[in-house]
Amino acid sequence: MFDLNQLNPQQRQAVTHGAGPLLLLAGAGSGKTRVITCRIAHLVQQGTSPEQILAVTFTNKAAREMRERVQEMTGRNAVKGMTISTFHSLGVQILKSHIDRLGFKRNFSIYATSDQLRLVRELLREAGADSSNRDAEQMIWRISAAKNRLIDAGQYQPTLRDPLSHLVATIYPRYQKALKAYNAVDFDDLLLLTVRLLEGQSELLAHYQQRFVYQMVDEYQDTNPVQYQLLKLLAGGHKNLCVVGDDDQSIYAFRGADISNILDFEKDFPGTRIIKLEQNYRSSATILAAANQLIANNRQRRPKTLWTSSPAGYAIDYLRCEDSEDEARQVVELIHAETFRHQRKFSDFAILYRTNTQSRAFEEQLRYDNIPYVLIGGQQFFDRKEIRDLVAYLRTILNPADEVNLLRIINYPKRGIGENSIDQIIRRSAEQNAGIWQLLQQPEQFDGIGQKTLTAIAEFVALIKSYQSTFKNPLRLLDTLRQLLNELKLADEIYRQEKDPQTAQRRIENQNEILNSLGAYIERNERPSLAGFVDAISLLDADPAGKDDKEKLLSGNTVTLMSLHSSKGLEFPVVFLAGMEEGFLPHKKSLDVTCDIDEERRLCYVGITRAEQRLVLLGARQRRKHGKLELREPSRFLAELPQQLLATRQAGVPADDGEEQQEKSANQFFQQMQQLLG
DNA sequence: GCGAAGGTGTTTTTT
DNA sequence: ACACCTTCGC
Repeated sequence: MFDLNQLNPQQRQAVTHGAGPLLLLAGAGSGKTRVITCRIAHLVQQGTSPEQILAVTFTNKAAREMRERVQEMTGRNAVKGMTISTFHSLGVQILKSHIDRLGFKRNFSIYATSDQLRLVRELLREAGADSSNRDAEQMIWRISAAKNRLIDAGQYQPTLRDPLSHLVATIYPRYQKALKAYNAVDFDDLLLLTVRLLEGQSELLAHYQQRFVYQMVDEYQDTNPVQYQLLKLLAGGHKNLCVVGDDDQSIYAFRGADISNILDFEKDFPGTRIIKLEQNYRSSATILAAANQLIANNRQRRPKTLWTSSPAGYAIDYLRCEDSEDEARQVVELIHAETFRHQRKFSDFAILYRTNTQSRAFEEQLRYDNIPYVLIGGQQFFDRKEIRDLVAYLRTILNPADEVNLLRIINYPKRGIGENSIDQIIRRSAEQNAGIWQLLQQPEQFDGIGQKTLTAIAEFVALIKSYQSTFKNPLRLLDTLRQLLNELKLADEIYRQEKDPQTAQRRIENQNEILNSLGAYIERNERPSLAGFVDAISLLDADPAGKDDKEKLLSGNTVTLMSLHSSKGLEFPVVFLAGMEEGFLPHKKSLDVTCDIDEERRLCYVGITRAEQRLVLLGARQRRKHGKLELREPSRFLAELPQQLLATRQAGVPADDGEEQQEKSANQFFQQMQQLLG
């Protein structure tokens, strides 16, 4: 099991706290994951049945890790019964069993951003509005924000002085109507619909309230109103809600996270016990002092002071670099030096940045120096076009009412159903108020469509129907998917489209990787099904690792590149925090629009507190933007750090300028020579 | 119905 | 600088 004596007094109090609401204010590196997992193990040890335990996290990775760590303490069987999942997969789980009460069918599709984008652009076109990608993105963003704040399509109120909100008021209800017609929900619906379902079905709510006797929430500072409402509903029975968080690490206001959820917790749950975890076990005293002094500049916060018994360690480096390439070069040089001097592994290093696009320069330099790395975030595996195309087939097979995905593949690969025909089908569908899939079954009723196209439509319908039946056999899932890949000849299509044979090869390998992904899913699940697989990958947040990446992961020895947001909850011996410039950190958008400098400071705080032994801050003097050089100012946060702990250096002059300089001096030399001779 | 050329905007963070 | 989308021409 585990030893209570290995915990400090506050940790022990938290672990052994029994019934009643508990707020755990856990500073960075204070062992909060350990406390949650130990608390779960302790509850089981005290006789709580695993089925009665609910633990909610924000990312799949966090859920997976929690599950693993609890399993180490309680054994496999106990963990199996527990509900340890993300908010979103909890929503899926509840909706999969009960969504029919909201008028959806249980085989609903889950729309990711690209599906939403297709749908909203279509709706904008129909509404006669600008259907550019940018406006569609704005719409999705606004609808998402509304859903996060528990505002349904019918309740949405446009604001007078906000022109875009009027368009939202038109599109949002139509969007919702379309989703329902397609038997689809988006990410935010997974939470909002779950809340509405439980609110409307008291006996269902009572069932879940009785079932989950103890509820635990990690990263509580990041909950938004829907998530909070869901928690209030689920915990409303036993009120044994234990939330763990750190207001100083609240960095998701942009997706509706409400910091007052943690600041005002005891108002909603009277009698809350508050325990602070302030001892940091992660960072050197120097790094911690810098973090403390930085975050002290924030106004609204629960006062706390992290302390450590660790020695001071290294000074914090600040390297003022010339440009992006120089910044990358400095990082790689330091990685070389550190691996050599201190026998560090590549996995000891993390490179953190504010925006995903900053990764490019580092990737190039690391590749040039043959240093293995993994890139977290950015373009996700399941967001890549070739993957989405294949998944669109699976979604259509499962739920042909899902017209976004149906239309995506109806002529991909090209089978002779052209735009004109598709337009006509869509028009007919609107006129007769009938689903497209339904219309496709009787193609003879289309008068304006040629015989060739009609045959193609019939073949397409037959294809989908045939796979609908073969995919029903759970024992032949892999074979059937392999057969589908072969039959579609998607590889040929990719070769035709892609000019560069190497990228074509990569994309095909990506597509084949789905087979491995399905294989892994089948191994993990007792009752595998195509629907289960598609749901699982719809919720995935991480790249399942391509072929190259897999070898790296096996060796486990790679440098990690990721955004500051993705870095929360992780730790590394050496952290490079790149782009310490005005405009990046704090980000330009936060200055122009939201004016929330505090959140940017928290983001910086999160970055600093990832470091165990050595922290290197970097910034560039100039950067290329849209192809043009732009001068950059050092981040204001640098001035908020204790200067005596900071070792500032000008990094080397880049090779370009060096050559220019050399050329100039050479020219001068030759001119002088000529004067002398002349 | 399909490919080529030009024009546009692109870069905040995520489930 | 580049990728993506739209438009145009066949």
